[in-house]
Amino acid sequence: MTEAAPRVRFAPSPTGYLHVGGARTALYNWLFARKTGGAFILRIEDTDAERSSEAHTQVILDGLAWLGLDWNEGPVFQGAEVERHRRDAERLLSEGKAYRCFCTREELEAQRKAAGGDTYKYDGRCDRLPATEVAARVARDMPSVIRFRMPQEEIAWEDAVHGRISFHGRDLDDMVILRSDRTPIYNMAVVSDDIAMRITHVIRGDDHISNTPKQVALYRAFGAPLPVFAHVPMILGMDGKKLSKRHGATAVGDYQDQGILPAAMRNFLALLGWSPGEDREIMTEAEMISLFALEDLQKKPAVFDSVKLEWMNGQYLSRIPTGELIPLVIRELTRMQVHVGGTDLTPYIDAVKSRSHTILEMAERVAVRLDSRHVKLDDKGRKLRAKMGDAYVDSLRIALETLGVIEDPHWNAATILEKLKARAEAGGMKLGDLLQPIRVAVTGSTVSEPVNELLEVVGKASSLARLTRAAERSW
RNA sequence: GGCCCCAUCGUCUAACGGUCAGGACACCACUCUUUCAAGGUGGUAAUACGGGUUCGAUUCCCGUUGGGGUCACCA
Repeated sequence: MTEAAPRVRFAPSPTGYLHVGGARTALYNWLFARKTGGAFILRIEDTDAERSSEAHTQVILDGLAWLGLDWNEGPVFQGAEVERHRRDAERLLSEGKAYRCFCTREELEAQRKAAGGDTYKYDGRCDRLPATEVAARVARDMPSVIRFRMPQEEIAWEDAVHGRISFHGRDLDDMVILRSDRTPIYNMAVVSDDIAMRITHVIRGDDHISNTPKQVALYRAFGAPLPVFAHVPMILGMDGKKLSKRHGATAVGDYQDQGILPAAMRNFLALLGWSPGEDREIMTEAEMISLFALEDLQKKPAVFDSVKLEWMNGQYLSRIPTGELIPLVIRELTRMQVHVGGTDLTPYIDAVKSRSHTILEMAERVAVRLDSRHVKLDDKGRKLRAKMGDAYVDSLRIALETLGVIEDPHWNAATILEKLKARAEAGGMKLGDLLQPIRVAVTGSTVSEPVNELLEVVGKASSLARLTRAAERSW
C-alpha cells in the first residue's frame, strides 16, 4: 500500500463564534497538514438548521483567515450531503446492522424517567419487534427512526495523544442515526463524511472522546479503515473550569478587537497544549510547522493565561517596524473616534511602542498624546499624587515656571531636559521628584517615555495647559 | 450516578529510570537610564497522597484523592 498524503479536517458547527479552543484545534490540524504535506479541509457542520446560521459561518471563516489558517479544500457544507448520510444509514438497516424504532419522544421520555434518569440506556424493545409487525407499521406510515445496534464487544483505538483508549459496547446506547424526518444524527454524518472525504487523521477536542467509540463502531459496520484519532485537551479558564463566556473573552474576534496580533495569537495558542521542547517559545510560522508533532501534545487541559498572551503580543509588537503599525493604530483610533487628520503618527508610536502590550493599548496612549481629553488619571497616578501630598503640586508649579520660559522654537527634548535638570539641581531636588508629577499630569499615568521626550511629542501649548490644569485641580 | 480521560512551581511547560527537577509568564530584589518602561542579573515557587517494581523513581504498575469530559430524534 502506498503512503498517501494525510488528509485532516476542521469541522466546526456554525452555532456561535469561533472559540479559542476551536481555533487551537484548527491550528493543530493546520500545522499537522503543513508539516506532513497533507491537505487541510474545512467542513462546516450545519446539520442543525435550528442553531446554524450563515453569519456564524462567516465569523468562523473570518477568524481562521485572520489567524492565517488557510484550507486546501472547502468550505464544504455537511448539510449538502444528507442524501449520502441517509443512504449510508439505510444501508446499515438493510444489512441488519441497524433497526427501526417506533418509540416516540414522549415514550422515550417516560422510559427514561422510569429508569431513574442518569443511567438510562435504550432497552432495544423495538429491536425485538417481529418482522411482520415492523412491516405492518411501515406500511401504515408510522413514523420511525433508525437505530444502530451497538456491538456488545470491546471498542478501542490507539489515540495519537492518549495511547490506547477502550470502551465496551455494553455501556453504549443503540444510538439513533437517522431521525424520523430522515435527517442524519451527528455521529452518522461525521463518519459518513470522514469516510467519503478519505480523512486519515481526526484531530479534535477531548470532548469528543466519548463519541469516538460510537464512531469506531460505525466504521467497523461500514467495513471502512479507521483514521488516526488525536484528542487534544480542553482549554480552561483561570479558575480551572471550562473556558466560557463568564471568563471574559473566549472568541478569537475578542482578541482581534483587543489588538492582539494574529501571529502572537497563533504562537500562544500553539503552546497551549503543545511544546516543541528545547525551551522554545517565540517561533516563526515555519519553525512551528517543522517542529510540530502530534506525539508532543499534552494530555491534560491547559488554563488560558491572558497575561502571558499579552506579554507575547508585546514581544511581537516590539519587533514590528513602526510603519506597519501605523494603519493598525489608525484603525483603533478611528474606532475610538480620535481625529488623526494628516498627523504623522511615527513619533507617537515610537514613543509608546515598547510600553504597550496590545494595539488597543498603543492607540489609547497615542490618543492621550494627541488630545488632552483622553487623559485619565489611573490608579498608580492617583497613588503617586497621594504619596507626594503638597509636594506634588509644588513640583508642577516649578515645572510650569521652568518650562514656560522656553521659547517655542527651542521646545525640544534636549532643551527641556537641560532646563529641568538645572532647575532640579538649583532647588536641591531629585530629578525624579520633579519629573514624575509631570508625567502624571500630562498622561494620567506613571508609565511613559522619558518625560522630556513626552513633552516634546505633546507640544508646548498642550503640555503647559495640562500642567496648569493638573496644578489647579491638584492632579 | 455510569462510562471515559487527566494529575511537575500560582499559570504554560521540559524531563521519555540516574538532572542541584530546567525554561517562560506573573511576583520580588538588584542593575542600567540624574525619569517610566524595555533590557540585564539574581531570587521565591512544583513532582497530589499511599503502596509496589527496581540498585535507583517525576518517569513503570496498583489503589486513594482531586479535577475534567460525556451520557438527546444537539453538534
